[in-house]
Amino acid sequence: MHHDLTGTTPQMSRDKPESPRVTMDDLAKAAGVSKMTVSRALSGHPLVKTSTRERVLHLAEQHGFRLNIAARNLRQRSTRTIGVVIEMTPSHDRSMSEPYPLSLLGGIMQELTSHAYNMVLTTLPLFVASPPAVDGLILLGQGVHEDAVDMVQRTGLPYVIWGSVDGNEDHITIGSDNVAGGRIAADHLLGQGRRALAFIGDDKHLEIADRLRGFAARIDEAGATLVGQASSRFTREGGYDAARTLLAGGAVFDGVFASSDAIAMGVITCLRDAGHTVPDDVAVIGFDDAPGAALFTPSVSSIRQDWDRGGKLLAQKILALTKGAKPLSESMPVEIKARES
Amino acid sequence: MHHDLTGTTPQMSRDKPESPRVTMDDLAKAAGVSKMTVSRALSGHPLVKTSTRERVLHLAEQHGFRLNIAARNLRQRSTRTIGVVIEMTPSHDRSMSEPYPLSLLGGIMQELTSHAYNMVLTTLPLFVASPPAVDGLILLGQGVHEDAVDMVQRTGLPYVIWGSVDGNEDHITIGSDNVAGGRIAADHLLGQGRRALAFIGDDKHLEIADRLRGFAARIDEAGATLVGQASSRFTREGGYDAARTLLAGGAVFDGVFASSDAIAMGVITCLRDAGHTVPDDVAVIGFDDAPGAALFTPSVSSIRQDWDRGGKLLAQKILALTKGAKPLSESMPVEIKARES
DNA sequence: TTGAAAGCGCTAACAA
DNA sequence: TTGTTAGCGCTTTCAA
Repeated sequence: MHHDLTGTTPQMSRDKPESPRVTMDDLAKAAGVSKMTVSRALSGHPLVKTSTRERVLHLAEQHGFRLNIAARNLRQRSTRTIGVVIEMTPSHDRSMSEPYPLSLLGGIMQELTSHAYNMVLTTLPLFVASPPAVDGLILLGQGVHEDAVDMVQRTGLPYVIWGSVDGNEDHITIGSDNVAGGRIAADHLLGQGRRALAFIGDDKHLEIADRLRGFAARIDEAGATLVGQASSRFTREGGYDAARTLLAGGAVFDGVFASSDAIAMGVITCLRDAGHTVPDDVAVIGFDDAPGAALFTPSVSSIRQDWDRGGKLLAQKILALTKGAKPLSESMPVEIKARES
Repeated sequence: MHHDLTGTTPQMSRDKPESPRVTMDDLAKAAGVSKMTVSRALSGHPLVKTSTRERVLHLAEQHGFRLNIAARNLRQRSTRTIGVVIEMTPSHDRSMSEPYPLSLLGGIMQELTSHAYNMVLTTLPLFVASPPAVDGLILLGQGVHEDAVDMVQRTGLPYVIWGSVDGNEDHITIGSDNVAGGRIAADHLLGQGRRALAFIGDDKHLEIADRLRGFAARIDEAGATLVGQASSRFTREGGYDAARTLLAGGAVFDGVFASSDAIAMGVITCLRDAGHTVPDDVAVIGFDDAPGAALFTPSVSSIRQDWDRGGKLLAQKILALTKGAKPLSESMPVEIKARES
């Protein structure tokens, strides 16, 4: 008995088979077996007779069968997909200045991939307006608006956050030890004999606030002074403006901790424009060890985060969560990259 | 009549509601309406009486209902999700040297987001081993292996490619006009009086081959000479090694076209190490206008691609395809960023 | 303005 | 080794 599979699809042009939409039922009829056997054969189930499997596989190939993933997702109650919610579209040609760069996504991807999970990238507004089918979420950044966390929380999906790791175990957070990063930055400047220090960065971000906290604490311990502080966007322009504001306010400092490398470059440029030399008059240290930090003149000292590992941890924790485990928050050490600035 | 929704879910701890799994059926019973009315109310269907809608919405909120996207995807035969297949995991701290940087993904995301589509990132092996539910695919890079295209083609899904745009309309391709880029690079060097030129890059990549083609053609027209050529990975180290190979082979040149900025930096470093000055002895031009190009010393001249627009075009075309339209391939102009090198 | 029936395409569970 | 039954949770279609 012969079944004309193509005949079941009414609207198709002959040159370009519009949508063959061959289902397992079709294959089953063609092979003279049940739908179930087809399913087993295609998924490599060991109990299928080899000859049967081969016949089914051949027919599937021949008819261009492709599994309907959406159907399987529904039936299995699992999508093998994790959503990554980013705060901003990762655009602009200044990937350098992005707080959550490719490396973090890279780490996440590697780990998800090795567990045969997919990753869907989304923004918070899109996630709310048109949610993708996922088993769990990774939230990149609590940002200034902690309502991002709220929004995600109310979806009822398991989630983990990249950000500031406090003791609060309401949610699972992975992040660099920003407080330690701040202390290390202070140590670096103090070690060069700097005593009047300034901080530049937006401490409405929890992570930045942590850096400032560690920085200020260490300065205090050492008996030096935090003489100034200015908020800044994560860009060179932001750093430039912030430094100018500080100088205009009459602040006198010989060391600056900028909360990103892009900001640090802006600060350095501004200092020079104002007639100061870097690092002789003022030493500057940034954060992130961005690709450009080593290329800038002078090369920019920085605090390096292990983004790759961070991404992997995020992925591991969310996968554990979806499997019912109870992973813990984790904070990762940072390290200094001392350079000319 | 009262329905205890939570009672339908046997295994749940009281402190942390494990999986409420409230369905529309549950809401329907609780609201004393049909499943269908619940569906309509939740999706904002205009024919639902306001009071009914409000009651349903309230109950949904109260019971923490969340739509099962997988079920909807199956029923609607659409996932509102586009897959982006990248060739490599976007890792390493040298995002600078990545051929397909964040900006391209950024452009894609912006466009997809504004059409309420999601984007799932995947690699070719993962896509084959564990395909996500998508309506279409964007392939980033034909790469060296054109079998990537084959693999994708046989899934039967609509797809578009970022890469070298030839006349071939077998598949829809978006890409920069790499041939023109090569010509512009040649012009730039020739304009500085350089006559003995070299090319560094892996012309097994179709896009790189295009750049070389344009470069060589223009040189030829001008009566100058392409005196050497070496393959290279897309990294600084690759560029360094390639330049050394070229020098070791006895090639004498006063201008180099490197197929990426990272390569160009490696080349410059190598030339210096060999006692040549840049740009006096040898002028160098790169490709991509990577973030680091302007920061390097000397700053690196480069050919800029409009990745943001490229991403948007890719997204537009794939969306058009999934809607049954027949969009065309498109090649985008590039522009020169002349700097010190 | 609402509802009943049907089924999207697949696989878990059980039976043979 | 294979098949049968019964849905997964939603929306389309048609009827009221």
